[in-house]
Amino acid sequence: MPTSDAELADLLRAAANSAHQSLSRALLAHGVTAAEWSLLRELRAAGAVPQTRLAERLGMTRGAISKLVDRLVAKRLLVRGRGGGGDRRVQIIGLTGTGVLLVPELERLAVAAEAALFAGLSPRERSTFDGALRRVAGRPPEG
Amino acid sequence: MPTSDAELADLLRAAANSAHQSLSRALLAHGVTAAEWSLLRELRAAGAVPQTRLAERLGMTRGAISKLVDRLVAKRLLVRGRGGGGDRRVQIIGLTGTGVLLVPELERLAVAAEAALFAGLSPRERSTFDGALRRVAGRPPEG
DNA sequence: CGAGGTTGGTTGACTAGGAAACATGTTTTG
DNA sequence: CAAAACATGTTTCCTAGTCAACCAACCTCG
Repeated sequence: MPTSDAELADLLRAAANSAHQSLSRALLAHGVTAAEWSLLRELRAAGAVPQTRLAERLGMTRGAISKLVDRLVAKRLLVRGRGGGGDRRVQIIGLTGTGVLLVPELERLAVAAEAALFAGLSPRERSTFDGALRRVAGRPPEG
Repeated sequence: MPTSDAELADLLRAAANSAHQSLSRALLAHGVTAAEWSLLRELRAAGAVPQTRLAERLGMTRGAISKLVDRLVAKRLLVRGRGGGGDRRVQIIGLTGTGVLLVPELERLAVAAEAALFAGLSPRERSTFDGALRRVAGRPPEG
């Protein structure tokens, strides 16, 4: 029995940590944190989105997103604006010009960092790994 | 391509989060957090250990361990004591009577919680998953 | 021996995030 | 339509980490 059940949570944390650090290092030169990058990526993939949607997608609370957006606005990568939907509660956020320019560069760095991280895994392992993560994370395989 | 490389770090975080929450809920009734449980388990597995060793094993800084130990001492589950090795810097920490009684109960809860979490995976998947996690975490397969 | 580096642990300043209360706007319903 | 329920986002307080400076004890080797 190489690993007892009781250790897997720790192992998961360690792996997540490792990935996080690797990503952070890669993004450091551009002054963007891993969490900020996650939000930027999600934003680009989804276009204009209310913050509540981002909170769900990123697995954070609305409060955390609010602060994260604050930071990105302070860094001039995001702007808040009125939602086009007429609902005046929603704060649609969008990339600034700088943001639009920066995201692809960050994408490049992030992909490289993570490819390196997962390089030791065969495609088959990768697939199993991915599926297992999704199940544990309680996320639908697609969506 | 179901998942781009760039999303795996987030997925890992989500999975770790999910495991953490599940574990936290299970331990809640005993007033012990997931981090505290990790330390207690490590401690029981290893006997008397200097805190630096624990920090390495748990992937935290010494500072974090110091505070974690503070909390467990405050909860009367741990005591600090002089190391038997004659090195008067090391603070060997040990379980109190209460701690010794509590740990097996926590073990039971933790194992149950994590078994539930990983229930959807076949033994084969589990094995691959475990191996992949170790690699990503940068931990030796046996250690 | 003793000066300088090293290791174990603690502390303080700081940070990111969660929980919950809140303000504001929207929807539902009586 | 008014009131109650609900949703969005912000803010406050709290927790649990990191980082870096620090103290104390140990070790090395001139």
